[in-house]
Amino acid sequence: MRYAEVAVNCPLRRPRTFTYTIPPGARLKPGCAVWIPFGPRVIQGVVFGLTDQSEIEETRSIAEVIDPEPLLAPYQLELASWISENYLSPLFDAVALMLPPGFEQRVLTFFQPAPEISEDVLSGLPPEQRRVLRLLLKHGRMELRRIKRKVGRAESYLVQLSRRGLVLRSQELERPRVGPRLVPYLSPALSAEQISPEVERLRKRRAFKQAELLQLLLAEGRLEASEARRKLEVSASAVKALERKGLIRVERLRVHRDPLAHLALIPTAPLELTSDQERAWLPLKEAIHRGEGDVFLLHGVTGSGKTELYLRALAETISRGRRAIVLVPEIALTPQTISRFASRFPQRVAVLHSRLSPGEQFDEWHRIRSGEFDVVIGPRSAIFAPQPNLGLIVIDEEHEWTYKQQESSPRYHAREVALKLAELTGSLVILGSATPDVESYYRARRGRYKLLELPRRVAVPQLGLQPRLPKVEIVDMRRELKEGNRSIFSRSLLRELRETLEAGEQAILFLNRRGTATFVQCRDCGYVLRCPRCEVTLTYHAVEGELLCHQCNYRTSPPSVCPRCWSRRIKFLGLGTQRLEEEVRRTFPGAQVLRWDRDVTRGKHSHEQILSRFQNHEADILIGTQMIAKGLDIPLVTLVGVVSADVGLHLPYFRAAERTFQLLSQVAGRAGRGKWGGRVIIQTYTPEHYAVQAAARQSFEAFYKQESEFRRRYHNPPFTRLVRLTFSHTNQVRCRQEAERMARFLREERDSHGPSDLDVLGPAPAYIPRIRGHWRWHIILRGSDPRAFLSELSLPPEWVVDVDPVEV
DNA sequence: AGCACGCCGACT
DNA sequence: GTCGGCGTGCTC
Repeated sequence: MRYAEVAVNCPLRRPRTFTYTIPPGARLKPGCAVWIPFGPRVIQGVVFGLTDQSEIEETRSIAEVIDPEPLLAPYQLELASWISENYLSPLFDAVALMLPPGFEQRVLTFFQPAPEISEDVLSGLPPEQRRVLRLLLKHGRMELRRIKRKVGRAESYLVQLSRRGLVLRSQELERPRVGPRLVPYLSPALSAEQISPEVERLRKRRAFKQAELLQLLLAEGRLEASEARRKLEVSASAVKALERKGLIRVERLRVHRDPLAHLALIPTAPLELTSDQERAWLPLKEAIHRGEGDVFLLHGVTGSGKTELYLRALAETISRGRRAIVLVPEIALTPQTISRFASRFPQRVAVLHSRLSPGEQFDEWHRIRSGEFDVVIGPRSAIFAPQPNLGLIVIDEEHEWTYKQQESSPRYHAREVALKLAELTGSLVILGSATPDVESYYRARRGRYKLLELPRRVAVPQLGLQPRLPKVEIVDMRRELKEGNRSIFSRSLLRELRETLEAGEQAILFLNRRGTATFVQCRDCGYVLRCPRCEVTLTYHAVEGELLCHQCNYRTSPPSVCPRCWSRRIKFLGLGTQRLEEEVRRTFPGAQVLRWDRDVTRGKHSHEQILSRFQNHEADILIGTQMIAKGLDIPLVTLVGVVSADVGLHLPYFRAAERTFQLLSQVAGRAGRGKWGGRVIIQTYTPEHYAVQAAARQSFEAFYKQESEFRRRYHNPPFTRLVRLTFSHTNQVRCRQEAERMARFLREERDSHGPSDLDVLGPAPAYIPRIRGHWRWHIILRGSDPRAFLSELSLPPEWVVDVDPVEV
């Protein structure tokens, strides 16, 4: 083979490779990492394929093969291509997801002032160039990015300065951020018979420390240098002396940084299955034995024992010689969860976690690749763990939106990637949830997934009780208001809170704070203003004094009377956790209150700290946002109050009802996990809303029926697919103009040769129209395959493309 | 990311 | 006319 097709580490518009000549004698396979010349510099690339023919007349040669052993397996290359095409991202971005942590290295550019620059030369320069040069004279050699941080547009000035010969440029490779950790170990260099007399000889020469150390090593064989020195309190010079005399050997051995080291694991045995679990287990077991890539949707209410089925499936997969990946939401990656898996398969579980140190990530990656672990557990990105001989992928809480990467390219969904990965490796997939994604459930209904149901909670034998689902009460806040209660607590919630505190039990108050943005609601009939075209909630913008649709940019002025009941009590709503905390403290001065939201959980372990404080009953009431809805298991909690179900319900967004249903179901599931049973109170101005009703009855079926009907009627997923295009700019007017120009362009393209079923919605300001000084506008493409339409076009690089967005 | 190319306004 | 600003496009 003469040519290599290489994906290059450069932000390119289209997913594509470049053709390079293979240097004579180089050993190269697909999946190898290489250094390649690209334009004026040398960058990293990954070989995708080898060919004998080049479509390009003049090809350049690969500069260096980083490792003749492939870094990526063929199935990983295929997965990267798929991600790049499906999410319209550069090919290398997709490849980068699978590379070992810290592998990427960039070339850094440095500038330094030329020697002997006089004041005359400086004063003859344009002011900007003079500023840059003075900066360099002050600091000496500087990295380009650092210069750019101090002086905007520094690049062009530097080019001019370098043309005048006033600055010199040089390039250097970025230092690798991580590598294997090597630790010195000591061992005797000679046999025991040879060493024993040496110990005596050292004593005679009054080298007592050396003698002691030598004797210890003779007894222990090999010891970590730092441990030996700590034990005997010997200095480094004693070690050096022994090494010099040829009596001991110092080796630098590779050690693994183990993130599970601090967990005390007690091996556990499989639990006995309930009849429901048994029914779900049979088809799973059969599928694992068949070894084909089936996909199962495991729909089970909270506490129905889904995890036990995951553990069984893992054991069965391992017994057939294959390995597994388990995805859990980032927030659920607690010692509690990890122990659950790690203690069933002691020493066979690896954890990947963004909070691991780069070194730990590096070690885990390499150990995983060499097949040391049967199970890899981690958040979204763990789907890219280089697990050899993969046979099973479990995605717990599959409806969680954190499985979608939003911030950076590629904006992939781990569930969709998992399905593709399973297809490529012939793996089984289990998607588990108490409240499946509407899209997943739709697929299960259509037969694409096999549906397994666990409709009942599992008994907890230690408590000797059959657990019940909590009793849920919906409180109509309109009636509270009519009957003169203007507080944010209904009379029911107040009474229940008081009783809970008196009984020495704990309560959780839940408020989805994202609703500080204001929707408009009638306090008498609960009516919320919505866009007549999109059915999306209208948002009030104080600056313009207008109501606005964040999907299609429909605008209208706020009405003074309710369009449904003619009431004048139209209110702009918004209430945060901070305000709630104040209210609780005022109403219950004797109670200990803890707040748990993003503002108070900045630190590394603050999640666990707050949680353990609450678990230890250091507080009576926990106030929190959606964070508290997940994975919290506190037996003493007997009351859960949802302060306002409306906040999430009326986000300007077609998934608002789904999210609210999921959150309310999860929150309700928090109550009554102990033997005292539980109560849930949901306060709302729209008690008749199907999401609230279905959540109160813990009926996913009821919710799905209504929701899928709405989705069909308003042409939303899963009946269509969406692509979101976002543009941001510091100048509000230019941002809007560019968005309008793009929308015009897209409509023209659609009309001339695009599919007729494609809707171009917007442009409209994004829900949060301004972030860090940048205004944001977006356009939504909706149709059967908007991605295909867009892949034919070339957009300016400032436009951010999000295929199948989960949030708008 | 960098660099070339090409198109417009302030100068010799 | 030319120098130099930056918007656009390409890099095997």
